[in-house]
Amino acid sequence: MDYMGVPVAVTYSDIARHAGVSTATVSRVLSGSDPVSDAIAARVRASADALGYRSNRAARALRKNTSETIALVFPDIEQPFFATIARVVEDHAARLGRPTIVCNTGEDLGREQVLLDLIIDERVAGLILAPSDENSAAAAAVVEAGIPLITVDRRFHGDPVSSVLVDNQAGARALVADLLGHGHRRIAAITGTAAATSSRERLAGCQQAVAAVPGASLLIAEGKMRDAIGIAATTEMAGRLLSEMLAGQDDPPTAIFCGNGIITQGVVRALKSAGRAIPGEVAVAGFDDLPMFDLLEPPLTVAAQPVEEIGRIAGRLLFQAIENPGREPRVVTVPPQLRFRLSCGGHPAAATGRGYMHSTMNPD
Amino acid sequence: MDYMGVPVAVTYSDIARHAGVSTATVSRVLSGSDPVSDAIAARVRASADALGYRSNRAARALRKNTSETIALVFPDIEQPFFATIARVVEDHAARLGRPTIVCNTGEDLGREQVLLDLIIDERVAGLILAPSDENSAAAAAVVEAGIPLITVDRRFHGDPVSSVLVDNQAGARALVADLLGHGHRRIAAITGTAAATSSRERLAGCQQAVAAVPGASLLIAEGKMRDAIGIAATTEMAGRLLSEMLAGQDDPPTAIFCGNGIITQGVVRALKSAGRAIPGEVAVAGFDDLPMFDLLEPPLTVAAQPVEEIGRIAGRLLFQAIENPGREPRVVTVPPQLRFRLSCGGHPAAATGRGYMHSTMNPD
DNA sequence: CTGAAAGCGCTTACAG
DNA sequence: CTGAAAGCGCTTACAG
Repeated sequence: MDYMGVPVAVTYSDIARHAGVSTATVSRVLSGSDPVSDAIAARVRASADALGYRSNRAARALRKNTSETIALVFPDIEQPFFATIARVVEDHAARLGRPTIVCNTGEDLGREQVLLDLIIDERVAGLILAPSDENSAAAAAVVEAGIPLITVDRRFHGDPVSSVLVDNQAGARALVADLLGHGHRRIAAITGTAAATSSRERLAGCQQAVAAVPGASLLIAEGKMRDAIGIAATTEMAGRLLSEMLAGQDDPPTAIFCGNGIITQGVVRALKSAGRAIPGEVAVAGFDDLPMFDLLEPPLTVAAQPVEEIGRIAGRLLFQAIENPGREPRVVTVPPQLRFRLSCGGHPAAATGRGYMHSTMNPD
Repeated sequence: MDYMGVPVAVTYSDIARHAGVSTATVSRVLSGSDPVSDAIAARVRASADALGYRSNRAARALRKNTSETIALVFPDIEQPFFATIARVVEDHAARLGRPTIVCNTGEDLGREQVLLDLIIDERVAGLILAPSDENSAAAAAVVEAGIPLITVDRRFHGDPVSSVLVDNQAGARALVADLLGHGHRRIAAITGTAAATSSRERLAGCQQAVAAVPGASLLIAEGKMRDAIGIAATTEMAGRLLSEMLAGQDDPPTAIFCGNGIITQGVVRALKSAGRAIPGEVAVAGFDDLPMFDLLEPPLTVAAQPVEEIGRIAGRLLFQAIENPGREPRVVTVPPQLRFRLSCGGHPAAATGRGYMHSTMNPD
C-alpha cells in the first residue's frame, strides 16, 4: 500500500475494515490460531490479498514473547562439518517458515557469551550449539531463558539437554589400533582445543588403543583453535604442530592421528611439502572425510562422520523440543564410518579397491 | 527477574521506577539515541544492571520498523565459496551487534522467492544476495521494500545495486587460452546453471579464447544445479556430464574447463575413477581453488577467487548502505588469481615448483 | 536535558 | 464463532 508514493504497511485493522470484521478475526484467520467460519475466513483472505498484506514478524514476536527464528552457534561455519549441518538444518527450518540465524564463535568463550546473549535477546525459538566449553555459562543462560537447546558434536554439562554426538572414542581407538597393527609404536595425536568434549574423547580413544599395546606411546599436540580462525589458519597451525613434533623428538613419531578433517589436511600438506612419504615415512589417519581425501596420493584413512544425518537428527530434535517443551532430553550417538585407505600403511581390502570403504565400525 | 519462580521480563518501566526517571530517559540512555546528563545516565545503567535488564529486540524492531538483523541468501552455503563469505560477513556483523540470517536457495527461483519474502517480513536491515536469476522479481521486491541490497558473485538487472563481482570472463579466457596453448583444440566447458550471470560470463570467456584460435571448438554442458543440491550431488552431476561428453562424441574433447570448484572436483573424480590420465588423456582447468587442489596428482590449474576479500568488500558495502541509504550503488570487480599447475598440461614455471602460483592476471 | 503520552502491529483472555 | 479492548516493550515527536 502506498500513500503519496511512500510505502505504508497494511495492517490487520486495514484488512478488518476492508472485510468488515474485527482485528481479532483477522488474526485468527491469518495465523490459523482459532477456528473461523469458512465464509468469513475466505473474505479475510481475499481482503488481505487485495490490500497486499505482509506480515510483521517483529510485532508477532513482541506479542508472543518468542520469535520463530532458530539459531545455530558453531565454532566455524566455514568448516565442512558445520557448513553441512547448517545447510541441512536451514533447509528444514525454511520449510517450516522459520529463518535461521548462524553465528561463529571461533572457539572463543567470550565471543560465545556475547553471541548467546544476542540470541537470548532475540528470543529465538530454539538453538543448536556446539559449545566451546562443556561448562559454558552462556549455554546455561540459554536453558534458563527457556530456549530449547540441542548440542551437536560436543557435550554440555549443565542441565541435561538433547545432543547429537558421534562415538568419538570408538572411532579414534579403531584408527589408532590400525596404525599399531601396521607396526607403528610411536604415535602422535594432533587435535583441536581440548575444551571441546569431542577432542578429549578422541584423545581418550587414542590412549586406549595405545595402552593395549606394550611398548607403544602417544605424543599429544593440542591446537589452540582460538588462534586459528578459518580453514587456512587451522591448516597452517596443524602443519606447524606437526613440524615441531617431527623435529623436536629424538625418536620422532612414525604415525599421526589427526583430530579432525582440517587438521588432517594441514598435516598432509606439511608432509608433502617436506617431501615425507606417506605412509612410508609417516602414516596418517584422521577424523572426518573431506570430499577429496580419497583422491589424494595416497588416499587417506579416516573415520567419517555421518554429517548430513547428524544435521537431520539435530533439526528433528530441535523442532520436537520447540513443539513440545516438556519433552525429555535425548542424547543420540551415531557411529563413525571407518574408511581404511592407503595412508595408514595399506590395508588388504583398501589396496585392491574400495573394500572396507563403507564398513561402519571395527569390532575391536 | 523472577516472580514465584517464573521468570518475568524486566522492562524500561521497571528501570524507570527504580532510577526515578521516565521510560523516555531510560530509552535514551540504553539505546544511546540522545544525550542524557552523566549523573542520570549512570543511575539508569546501575538500575538496569541491578534488575538484570535484557533488551527486547522484537519490541525495538516493531517500533523502529526495522530489525538490526542482516540476511545472506546464497544458492548453497555448503559450498566453500559461499561458506567463506558467510563466515567473513557474519564476523563483521557480530562485531556490530547484528545477528545474521543465512538461507539456501538451492538455485531454485521459487525457494528464493519464498525466502526473500520471509526476509522482507523480517524487515532486515540489509541483504547480501547471490541471485539465482538476474531478473529475480523477489530481489526487486527487496529493493522496493527499501532494504539495502548487495549482490555477490552475480549481477542483478533491476534497479542499480551495489555488487561485488569477479572478472569471470578474463579468468575463463586465460584458462582456456592456456589449454589452447598446450595444443588442445576440442575444449569442453562444464558449468553451473546459465541463469547465474557468473556462469554465462565464464562461458563467454571460453568462447572468446576459442574464437581466437582457428580450428578450435567449444562443447558446452550446463549443469542444472537445481537438481543437485549439496556438494555430493553437484560433484556427481559434474561427473555424469563429463562421461556423457567423453562417450557421446565421435571426436571427444581433450581438455575440460570447469565452471566452479565443485564441478572441477566432480570432473577430476570421474576422470580418476575412469582411469583417464590428467593431463595426458584429458587436461583440466577450472574456476575456484579448493584447499586440496594443489595436493592432488596432478595439482590443478585454476582461476582462484579472492573469496575472503569478496566477503570483506560485500560486508563493508552493506554496512555503508545501511548507515547511509542515499549512497550511490557501487560495483566492485576483483581479478581472479591464475594458478597454473600441472593439470592443464604442464607449465614451465609450475613444473619446477610454485612459480605462477600467485600471478594475478594473464596479460592476454 | 527530561517527561507524559501516543502508538508501532500484532494476540489473547474475556464476554457474548 | 466473533468482537471490543487491553497490552507486549520499546521509541519518538512534542512540550517544557
